[in-house]
Amino acid sequence: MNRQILVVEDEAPIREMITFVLEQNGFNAIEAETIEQAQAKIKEPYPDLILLDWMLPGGTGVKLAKSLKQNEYTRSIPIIMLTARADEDDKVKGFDAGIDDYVTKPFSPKELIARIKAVIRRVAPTALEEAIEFHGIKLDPVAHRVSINDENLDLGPTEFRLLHFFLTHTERVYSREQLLDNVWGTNVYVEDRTVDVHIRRLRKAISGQGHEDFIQTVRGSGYRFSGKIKDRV
Amino acid sequence: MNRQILVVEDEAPIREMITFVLEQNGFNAIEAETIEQAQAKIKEPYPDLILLDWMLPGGTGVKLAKSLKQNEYTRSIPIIMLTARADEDDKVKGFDAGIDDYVTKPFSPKELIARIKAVIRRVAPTALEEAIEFHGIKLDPVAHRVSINDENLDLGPTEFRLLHFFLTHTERVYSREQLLDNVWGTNVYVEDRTVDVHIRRLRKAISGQGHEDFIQTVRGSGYRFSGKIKDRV
DNA sequence: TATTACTGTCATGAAACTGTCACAAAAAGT
DNA sequence: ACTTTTTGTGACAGTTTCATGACAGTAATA
Repeated sequence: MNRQILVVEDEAPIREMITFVLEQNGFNAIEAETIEQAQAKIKEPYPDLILLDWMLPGGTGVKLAKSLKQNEYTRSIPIIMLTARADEDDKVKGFDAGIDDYVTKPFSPKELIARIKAVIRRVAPTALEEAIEFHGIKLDPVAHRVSINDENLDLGPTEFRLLHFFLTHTERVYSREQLLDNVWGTNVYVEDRTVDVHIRRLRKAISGQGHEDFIQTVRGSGYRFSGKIKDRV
Repeated sequence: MNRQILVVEDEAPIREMITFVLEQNGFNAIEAETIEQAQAKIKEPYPDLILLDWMLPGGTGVKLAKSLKQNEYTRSIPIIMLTARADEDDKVKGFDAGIDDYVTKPFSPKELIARIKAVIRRVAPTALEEAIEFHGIKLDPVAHRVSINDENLDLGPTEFRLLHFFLTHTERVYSREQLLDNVWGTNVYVEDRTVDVHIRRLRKAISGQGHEDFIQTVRGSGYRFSGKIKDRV
């Protein structure tokens, strides 16, 4: 699952260039021209990082940064500010808003990629590198290994990613589409119902002894991964 | 409640193909060949989304997009542009006019549908995500869970929406029609009395031990969700 | 190249959910 | 007390949604 990076930049050539560089380096770029567009595109598949231009029509990037940092769900998304001036004041303003790093235009692709990787490494080791444990289920992203009650089990790639996603997003219903976006990738065209099949495969794999079904079907809405006992009737 | 999609495309074969694909996927297609036709057909039942061809007789699609975005009532209708060229200039012009997304011809049906769904998902905000508590009733829209006095209970989709509506609109009488509008959706043809049945189902579900009947019947007017002891009339 | 693993899609049957009805019960009106 | 209007309820059939097994195409591996 490639990292999603949201590029907020109003000047088309620069935006295109950045997107190109990102995709050459294995990232997944989402483009936004304005603050409004950015806000719209942030939802659903939350990006792993945001590249935010300093000067934007309709308000400075700092504005957007601040509002993101105030939202529980977007607060943890790292932000790298793109600025044309290495102005000291701007930096201060940016850091107030919780900016994670700066890249001053013009910049080399190498520099950009290096900064991005540095920030991701710094910010998201927990999110993507660290082993997760949940009610006896252990998942180690590095070793790519899963166990339930210390009993190893092997999953196919998709089931692994699906479980990983669920383990990091428990107690919340996700529609089939949201799961597709998050587990399969944003612009993959796959049938909704395919999710069902993979849910089934995952269920089968983790349905060892008596323990509850962690994956709960919420009819008409999607699926939920939960440690709580299934709703009583 | 099918989505209405207006297809503005002058070439009949393409238009018909699109319509076909849309209807296969549960959308409701309205066809228009020219900008004038489109403008005429937009009124009344405002479409939920517009598929707009780039090259149209009598002006480019951007023209139409711009005029739509200037009208208070049509401004919020998302637009997906169909373009034969992945031309940079076109894209920029389109975004100026507030285009929500692009699909470059030729496109696969899957891609088209995926884009449409993505845009609709992005535009239609996912209600309030905040959990509600009212006299021991907890409803969590995110987890899609309901509990009374910490005891989980299972509701069907309609009962869930109905309860959600009531919890966000307590102490106030709603007619059956108002409930239909708010819970079922605006242009749904359903008998008034159907509300009664769902009220009954919801009552049954939340009628645990002794606690009052939260849903009160107001004879001749409708229903009220209230935490107060039922008024003697 | 042969074999194996993995994916996405489909067909099918089961289960859940919905909207309506018909009739009972309750309230309001005469 | 009797009639009329409105609401409560149980039943039911049609529809929608979901679980599941099968299958064929593709990618990975030996």
